[in-house]
Amino acid sequence: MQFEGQKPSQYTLSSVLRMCSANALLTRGEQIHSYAIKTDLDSNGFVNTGLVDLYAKCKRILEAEYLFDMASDRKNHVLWTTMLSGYSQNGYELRALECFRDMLAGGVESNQFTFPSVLTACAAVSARGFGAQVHGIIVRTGFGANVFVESALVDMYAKCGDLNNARRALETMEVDDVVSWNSMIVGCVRNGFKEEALFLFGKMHRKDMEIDDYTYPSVLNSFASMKDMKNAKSAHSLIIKTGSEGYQLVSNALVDMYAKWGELGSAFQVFNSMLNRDVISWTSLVTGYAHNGSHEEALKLFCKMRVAGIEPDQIVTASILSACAELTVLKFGQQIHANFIKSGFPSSLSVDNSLVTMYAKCGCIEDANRVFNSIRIRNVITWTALIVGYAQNGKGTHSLQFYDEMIASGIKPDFITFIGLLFACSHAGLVEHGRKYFESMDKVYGIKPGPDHYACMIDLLGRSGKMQEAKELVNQMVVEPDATVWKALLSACRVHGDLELAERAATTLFELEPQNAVPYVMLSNTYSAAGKWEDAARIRRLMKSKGVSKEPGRSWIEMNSKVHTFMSEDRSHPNTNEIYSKVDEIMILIKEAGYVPDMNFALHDVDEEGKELGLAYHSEKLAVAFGLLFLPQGAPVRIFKNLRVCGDCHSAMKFISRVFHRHIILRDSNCFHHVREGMCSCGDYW
DNA sequence: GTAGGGTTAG
Repeated sequence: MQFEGQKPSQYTLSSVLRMCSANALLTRGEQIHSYAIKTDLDSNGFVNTGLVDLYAKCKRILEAEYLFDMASDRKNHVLWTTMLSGYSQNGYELRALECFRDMLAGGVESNQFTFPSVLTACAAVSARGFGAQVHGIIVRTGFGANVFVESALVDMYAKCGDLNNARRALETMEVDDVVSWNSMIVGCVRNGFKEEALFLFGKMHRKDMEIDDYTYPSVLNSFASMKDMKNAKSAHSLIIKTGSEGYQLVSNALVDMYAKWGELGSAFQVFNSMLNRDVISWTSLVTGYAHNGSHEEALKLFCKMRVAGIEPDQIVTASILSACAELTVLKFGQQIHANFIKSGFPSSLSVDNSLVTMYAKCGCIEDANRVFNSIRIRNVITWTALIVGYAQNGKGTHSLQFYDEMIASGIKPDFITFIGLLFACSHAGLVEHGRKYFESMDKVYGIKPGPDHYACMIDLLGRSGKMQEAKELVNQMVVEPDATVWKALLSACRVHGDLELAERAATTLFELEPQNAVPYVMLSNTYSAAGKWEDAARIRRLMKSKGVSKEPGRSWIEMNSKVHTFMSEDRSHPNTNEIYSKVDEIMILIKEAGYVPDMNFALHDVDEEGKELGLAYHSEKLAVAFGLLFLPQGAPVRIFKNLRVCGDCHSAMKFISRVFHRHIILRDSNCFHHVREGMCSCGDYW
């Protein structure tokens, strides 16, 4: 920086610094700083304040703090305010509050610039009490009529969830200030009062107030969850009319809204029309797919995002990991994990929580545990992810231990924690524990059990043969039993052969989910197991006449990033001959070890030999043969199945694990089966 | 010389 010939004054320096601050020109500012030191102007109040502001605006809070601490004039309220704002704007909200406290203690006066900054800090950390005290000081010192101060008050109260005081602050304002109204709208949205948010938006419109580019994102956010299509579309046309579509945040919110509605076409239309697409624009689409159950599409889009050169942030990483968990694509999940570490983004609890879930859902419970242990500050979601993960992997007793640890660490369980916990009890057969936890839900934590909790309890009771109690529980339900509950009951009947109740549960399910083949198949299998072939056949015919078709059973196995899929008696794989020979070899060996084919799971319209062969070529058996043939010696065989594993295959897997000394991990539609040395983690109930 | 509001996940 050159000041040709003439020595600049303190005023010149501070105005140049101002320019640097406004544009975050750090290098330029640093040059001015050294120049100020050389000319002894750095201790001047104006220059010093300018430098503190410069470093704060360039996110160099340590430098700003150093200069602030070194300042000789400890009563300069502009300097204090600059420091306070610096803290507040850089995410050091608590330091900002301390700074304000120090100002008060040191007798430094506040002005109309100080209050908005300290209130913003209060809003960010939901410090309502502190904010209310500041409010009191504002009233006493007579700064209450400044529009910046007023809007900051509205925002503070709104963000702290005190909507009454926010409304009061807004109503006492003399002018209709768009910033204050926007704050009020955001406050309503964040506190779940979406209708009020939209009402306020309508009122702004009717009052012919200025509606700016800050207004739309929150309003669109409300529309996203309210699905008020008519008004949303008119807001969209208003956006187009006012040219606000060009603003990144507005367009992002539009993409998000359409994506949340499942209208991916409209979402893409807005997305494609955008000049710049940032990580949020992509995230909205990715989560749009994920919300609508298209996890594979979400993954594809995520890849496209990477190709487009967008670095994933914590939020999109967390959501793509959830998609990986849903799809149980371990390799992909691991890549995301690795790339995220490489990206240098600081980790976030959301990412870590998603990692715990992803690893657990992919059957890698040790990895889930490793991530869990690396998390220093855990929340209820972290613990719940681990509890559910262990339960899904057949380690229910561990889940219970983790629950105790969670309680001991002072974290309260929520609705979902109890689903995981009861699921754990049911899969570990811990009836007494289950009853105790179920009771404690409402009694201790005031959480009313929902259908999912009842379903777990019915599962638990049914599993341990307490059918009577299970039936009573259904009758006691305060909430209407849903399909999950009836499915739990039906599957208990299948194990215990309660034909009458099975028929009732299935019939209810036929009505609730007319296109679902599962209850038909389960009821038919229940009859078969009881030797009632005629009834079994009747149900199959009924299913056929209703046009309901069973999703064909498929098993797949991943090897070298390629997925090998098998159907029952499938001969399409290039290595078919080898695979079928291997199956035959397996059958001979496990029969020697005591395996007996369970004909209940065979087709009924073939002879005995045909039945046995049909069983032998079930998709999961083809997959395991493929795994034994082509996976490295000793490597665990990971098999996935779209439906529940059949009883015969389950039994065969146990024998195979013992005869071949292999860890077989079979993920079916219900849970993981870790099969080792003849034992399965599910305890033969699934 | 210093000040207020917005979109993405779980």
